[in-house]
Amino acid sequence: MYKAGEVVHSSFFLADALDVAPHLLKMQLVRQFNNEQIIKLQITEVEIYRGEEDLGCHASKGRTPRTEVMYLPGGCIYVYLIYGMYWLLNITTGPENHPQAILIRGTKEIQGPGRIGRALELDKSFYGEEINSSDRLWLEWCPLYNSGKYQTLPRVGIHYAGEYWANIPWRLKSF
DNA sequence: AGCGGGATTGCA
DNA sequence: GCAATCCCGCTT
Repeated sequence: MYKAGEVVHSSFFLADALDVAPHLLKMQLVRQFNNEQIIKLQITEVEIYRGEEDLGCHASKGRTPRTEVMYLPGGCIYVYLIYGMYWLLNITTGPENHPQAILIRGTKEIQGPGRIGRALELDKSFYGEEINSSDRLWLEWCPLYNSGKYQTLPRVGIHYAGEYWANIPWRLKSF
């Protein structure tokens, strides 16, 4: 399997979001800036957005310029601007034409998806970039960081999606 | 509990 | 074209 610090292979993200998400809780998000400075964030909280039937998922609107990347084979960076201010970071998963993404909601160092995007200095140019071949944002396996245990909770901020999809426990939080 | 802020979408 | 909405964070 993987060793600590090892970069995650692209085929890893072709699996279903429900299977991939728990493993993201054992990974570090690594950002290398233009000035060669590197920061590493330990992922602690993620949310699953899965399929057109998921009314909380942007892909519930179907294939649009914004959701296009979720229809490609998994392993791409999906960023979008929310409330005119925050770039939220998602990693796409699943095979082609199965639109899914996993939102990075929290890290040990920085909590909140908006703050994470700000710390990583994300912008539109990251849209569609492959997480396994990027030279400025990637994931590293970090299996020894936590116990692998996590709690499941409803996702945040999707009250509009109806009771079922708003309550489905697709937020994973490590402890 | 209210607002900033701008892209995205749907409807005309 | 326009108006409504939005996977948030910060301030009151």
